[in-house]
Amino acid sequence: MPSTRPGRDREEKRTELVDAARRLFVQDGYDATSMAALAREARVAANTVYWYVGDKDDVLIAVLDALLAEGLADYASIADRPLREQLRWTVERLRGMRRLVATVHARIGRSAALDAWHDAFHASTEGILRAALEGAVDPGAIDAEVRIAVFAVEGLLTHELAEQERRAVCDQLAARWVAPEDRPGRPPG
Amino acid sequence: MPSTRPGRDREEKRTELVDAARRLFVQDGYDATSMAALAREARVAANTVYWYVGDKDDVLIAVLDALLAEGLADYASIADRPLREQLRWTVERLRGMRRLVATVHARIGRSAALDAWHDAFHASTEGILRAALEGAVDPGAIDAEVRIAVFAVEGLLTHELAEQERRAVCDQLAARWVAPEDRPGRPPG
DNA sequence: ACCTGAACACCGTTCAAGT
DNA sequence: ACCTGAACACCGTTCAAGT
Repeated sequence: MPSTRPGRDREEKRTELVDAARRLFVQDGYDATSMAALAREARVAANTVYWYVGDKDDVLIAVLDALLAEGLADYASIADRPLREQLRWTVERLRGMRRLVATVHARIGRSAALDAWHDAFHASTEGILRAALEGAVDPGAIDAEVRIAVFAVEGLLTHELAEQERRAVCDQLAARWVAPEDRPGRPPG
Repeated sequence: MPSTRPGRDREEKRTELVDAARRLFVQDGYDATSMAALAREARVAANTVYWYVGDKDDVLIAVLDALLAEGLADYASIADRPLREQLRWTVERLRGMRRLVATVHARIGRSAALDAWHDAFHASTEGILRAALEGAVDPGAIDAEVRIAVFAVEGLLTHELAEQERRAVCDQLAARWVAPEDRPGRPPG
């Protein structure tokens, strides 16, 4: 007897589609991945994707959800490390999906569903960062400080910098997050 | 007798095309502007654009060049104002072309010509900012500081924030650019 | 319910043909 | 040299038709 509750197979098939899309989106980018290529990767007819997921923006959102869930789960393992290291880790961790960062921003205003995802993403990640920064920066400046950090991370993803330069940006950002009395003194000379 | 030197008319026509493209790109965005729509705006056949400009990425680059030249010219008029005001001015000034910022980042790696433009843009604008920051920040941190500022400006353009929030980010950024002895004391309480 | 072949309305670009 | 109509190879999406 089938132990699968109704909808189980459908869910599985949908996951396969999204996994295929994730592979191609991360590898080749959203624009460079046609629905035909996605269907080929998943071994279905081109229009079958629409039966399981919806249009191309819905596929993108499903992929982003999967990447975000995985990223947040991974983040838990380093959430107790110093802020400077957390920042470095986040940038390197997100580098694999840097094309998608630019894609999301380019598609804002063209897909209401993606707009909503983007808003929720920022609310979620900025909430985490804000909590982490509490006590480390002036309370009145915390919102602006959070935004600067998020924008810097996004910038590090959408621009090709050397690893050393990425680290320098992270360190410079984090330099103002320690309490003044803990700051290293200026090097003499 | 024609006082136009050879190539003059061609240049004019090309400028008309680029002006039409600029109008549509700024208004509707790059992706939403088809070559057919651009040709219609300029009152030529769809394929005539290729005779004067090149492919769609070349049109984009021509538009970006025009916008950048105008922006730099406008900047000269406020270049002597305090850094905090320069930053605010830059963000508000660039807001009109915010869709194009995301477009450039999304198309990086897909057009070699656009890659080159993007590199030159950053070299130019970061050079200006670096010169302005000289003496206002620790010399060893100036590169990272410049990048943080540029990324923050780009972030303010690709995200919908209220004007008050945009100002808060600019002010928070600029807060570390004044020499420590000039910084306002913490508000009492 | 699930999947598809065929079609639709586009898209950027090319090219032979005109002037 | 300049401009075009027509075509090309795509694209995302829809839909009637199958099982």
